Amino acid sequence: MTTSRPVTLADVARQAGVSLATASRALNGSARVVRPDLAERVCAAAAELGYVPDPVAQSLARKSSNLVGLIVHDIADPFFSSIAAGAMRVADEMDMVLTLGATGRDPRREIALVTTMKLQRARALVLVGSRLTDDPEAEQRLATELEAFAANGGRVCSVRQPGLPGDVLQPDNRGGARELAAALAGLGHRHVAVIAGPEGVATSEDRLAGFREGLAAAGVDPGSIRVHRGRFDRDGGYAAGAELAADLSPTTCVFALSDVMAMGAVAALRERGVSVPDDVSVAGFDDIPTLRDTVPALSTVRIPLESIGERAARMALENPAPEEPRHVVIPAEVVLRASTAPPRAG
Amino acid sequence: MTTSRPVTLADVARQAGVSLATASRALNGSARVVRPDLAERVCAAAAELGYVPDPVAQSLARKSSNLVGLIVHDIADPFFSSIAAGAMRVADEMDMVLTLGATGRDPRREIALVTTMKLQRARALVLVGSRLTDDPEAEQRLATELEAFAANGGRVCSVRQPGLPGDVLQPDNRGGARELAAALAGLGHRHVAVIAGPEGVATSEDRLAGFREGLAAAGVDPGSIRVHRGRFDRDGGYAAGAELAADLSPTTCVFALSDVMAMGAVAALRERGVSVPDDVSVAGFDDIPTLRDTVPALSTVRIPLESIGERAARMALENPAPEEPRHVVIPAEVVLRASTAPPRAG
DNA sequence: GGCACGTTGGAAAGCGTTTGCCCACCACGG
DNA sequence: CCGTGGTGGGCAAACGCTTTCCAACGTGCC
Repeated sequence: MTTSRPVTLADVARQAGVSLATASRALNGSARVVRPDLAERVCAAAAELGYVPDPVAQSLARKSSNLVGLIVHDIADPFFSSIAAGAMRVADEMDMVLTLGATGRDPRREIALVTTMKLQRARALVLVGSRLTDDPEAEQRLATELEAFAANGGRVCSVRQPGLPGDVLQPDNRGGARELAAALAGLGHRHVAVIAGPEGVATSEDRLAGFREGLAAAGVDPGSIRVHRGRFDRDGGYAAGAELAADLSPTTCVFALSDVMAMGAVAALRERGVSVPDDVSVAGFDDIPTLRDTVPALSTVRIPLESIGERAARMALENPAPEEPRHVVIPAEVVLRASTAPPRAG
Repeated sequence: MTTSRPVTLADVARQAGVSLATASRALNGSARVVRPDLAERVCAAAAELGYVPDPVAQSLARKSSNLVGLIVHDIADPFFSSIAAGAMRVADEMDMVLTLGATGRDPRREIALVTTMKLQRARALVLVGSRLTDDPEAEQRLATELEAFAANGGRVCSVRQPGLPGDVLQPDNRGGARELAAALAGLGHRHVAVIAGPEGVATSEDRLAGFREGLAAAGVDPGSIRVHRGRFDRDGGYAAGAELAADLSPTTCVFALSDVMAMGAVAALRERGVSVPDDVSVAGFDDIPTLRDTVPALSTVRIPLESIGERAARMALENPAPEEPRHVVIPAEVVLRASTAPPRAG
């Protein structure tokens, strides 16, 4: 067998005895209708020859590819990889190819990735991850770039705080943190420490604000809240946990603003002989899957990560596009597990 | 400002007063040399106009895109997402766009994904994840599809057992398991249970075989090894752990063939009142990052996941392609932590 | 029966690159 | 002075599709 050149649409058209235009219209949806008998002939020919359309050529001609871009901060972080799994599923259910970009939390890389996807003529973009409240300029540039993306026919759905063009899926960070605060106060905690991300990370700020509100509502003096800041990842949590362990009293409860931070914090506390929840309670936020199985199981605020990924992808890919950008808030649910307990008497 | 059509190569050529061909040769590497002064003019024009080449058009003309495909079983699994993070880094260091495919452990989806990436004219493919020893036919079809991919100029690097076209990066599953067995036997364990994946999952089989070898070498009766099989994920581990808990004696040590399985197993054991490592030791395999922080910290066999992702991507993207496909074995290293201890006296 | 109109097929012009081929030009050797 | 070979620019043909535009062919209406 000679190395066979791949079958092109021209081959199909010839075989079916019709023009290229007709073959194209018959095989790939088009506004134009072709007579049923012709359409039939074309399909038969395509099947017989084993024709498969060339996505690259289609992208060029249509000015739109079957790529959907997913942009996250760090794919190794379970928060993002869970969302990615959901988006993945939808993407290939819709026969789209998902591309992955990691920003490493650098706003400039984020913008660069959007540009790349614009050049690739991606059909849609799912943007996941907190913005920086203290870098409005970068946020503005990102918005501009997304506008450009949208102007080329791309759709956008971001999983983050509102403010960007396109649909927004926003976990209820503030509300969730508020409720968690209520729950912790309900357990009797009055001296709470918070392990937060760097100043300016919006997700972290929202959760912190909600938490403060909740505590205040429960009658806890907001001035008593100790806030430790660090990188918004496991190592940041670890560092903060170490600080805390060195000087714990009178803290009875630690709220880490994300599960991965909580994980690091717990590790640091434990290494220093502080027992959770006996000496101090710890709660996190996100409910990443792995922390359900740890000891003690982590109390947290549950966000349905995979389902967020799915919804985001679906919103971005859905046809037809809605006239108005949508803004949906994803409720967050407090789940208390073993890592929190009432403060030790005394 | 009128909505400006993007700048094309033709614009640049006109501005520089040269032909399309010359502009193309000057801007994008080509075998042909262009006179320095012309090249200079072209670059100046490009810079002035803000020209950016259209990757889709380039893909069509060159028959090769700047996509690199990463195919994994499940991106939410830390094993795969860690590898993905490494591959990601290399991809965008090389200005490639990484696409992500998830097979859900279905060999047919795996093949379909390869086909998709072939149609996309991906430059390279990184395939991660165990093959099925009991489905040689699917393996053959996959190999065929990869040949086709390679025939179109694509490069392949697989992180799995050898047997596929292209480079192979193979964690030393067998050797690692063997050494782990030695270490566990060294602790004094004589009655061991193994939590394995489904029959036919090559990674699982390799580790099991290595483990048996190691135990045999240490003088443990291979007949005494109890093997529980289940899905090769957290839930499979949990189910097996539950079975084990119901009927533990005389087992003093459990080896789960992956960390995520170990995680499930530990959870199940604990829920049933079996304490690790007091009642039974548990070890895993892979050393996924999250399990270093758990209590007890999991003894395991360390595989450098991110670095494997990096190396795989680099091998697949490296220029020029080696004449011979490469086969490199990644050493695995036993790391004993708190989840393993000598068996209880008596 | 003529005319306007709605349908539908086909020719061809894109889409934005790369590249095969021809040719002009120059340097050099005979 | 002419032939020869090497260098490098430009034309135009790919690459494989979509879509515009035109023409042909009914149909229905007056």
